[in-house]
Amino acid sequence: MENLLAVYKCLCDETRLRMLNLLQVSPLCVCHIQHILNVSQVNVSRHLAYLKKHGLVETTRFQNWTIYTLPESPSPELSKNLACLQDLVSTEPVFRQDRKELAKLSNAGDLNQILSEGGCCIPENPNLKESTK
Amino acid sequence: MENLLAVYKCLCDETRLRMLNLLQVSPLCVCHIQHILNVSQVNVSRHLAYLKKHGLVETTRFQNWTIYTLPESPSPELSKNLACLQDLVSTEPVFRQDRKELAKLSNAGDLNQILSEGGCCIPENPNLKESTK
DNA sequence: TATGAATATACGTCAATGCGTATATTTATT
DNA sequence: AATAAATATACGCATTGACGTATATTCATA
Repeated sequence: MENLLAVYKCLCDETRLRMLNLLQVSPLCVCHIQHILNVSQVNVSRHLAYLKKHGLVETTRFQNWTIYTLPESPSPELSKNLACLQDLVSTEPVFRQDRKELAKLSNAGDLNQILSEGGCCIPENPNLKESTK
Repeated sequence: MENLLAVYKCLCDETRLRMLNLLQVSPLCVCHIQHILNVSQVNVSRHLAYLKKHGLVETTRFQNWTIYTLPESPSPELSKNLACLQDLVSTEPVFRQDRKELAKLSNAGDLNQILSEGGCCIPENPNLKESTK
């Protein structure tokens, strides 16, 4: 029950929902999410920490970046609710819009590949300008 | 989005989850729920009011009793999450136990029928003693 | 109309949460 | 070692929510 409640507590904030919606598409670093959601760095970081604290996301470090992913082995409570959330993507314009924004970034090259090359794909990020030139 | 968030906010409290679990089986009056959940009358009433305020339950009056039901036309956000919750019943001992308790009450006669006869089926309730004798 | 049963609301308190501002931490590069 | 980028944490404040106690409301019946 505690785990189920923790999942719902994570899901009852718009920023966190939008984050999970994006992470269902791809692993992402903080700056990706910050760019797409257009939310302050502190808030992105704090909400991701909240999700991590309750087991809804996992992290790996890669150079300067912290890569957030959905858990490899999610609990039944989580996986069913993620599936439910996935079902609702089409009914929420915000979710669809965020995924479109993410797709734009992806169009500049596969995210994981970009990351593995040491550059973040956020346009405003100096790393991109360098790595793509 | 607001509606979806409201649903999740309703779902992130154990008492409310247990209430919805019961209402998925049958419409119930406050005293049924109070008896099964073993929670104070104020809390039951307050949580039901919270659920109603956010559109997760509806009420009808019958004599002295307020009958709570799931909405006749739930939103997609709600119906999908209720289905998700239904999927999780088997994984949560509390939910199963509560349904067992509800079944015990039902064994004394169909709830709706009892209600239509003007008696509440809660054993401690004087109305039952009168109506079953 | 007075009483009791069933339910709802008001008030006060405490904990949890969201967010802005500032600062700390970690890693890579010069 | 110093600096900058990427991310995380600390602090203060306002809001929300959970709950206990007390009280109000609604309805049926004596």
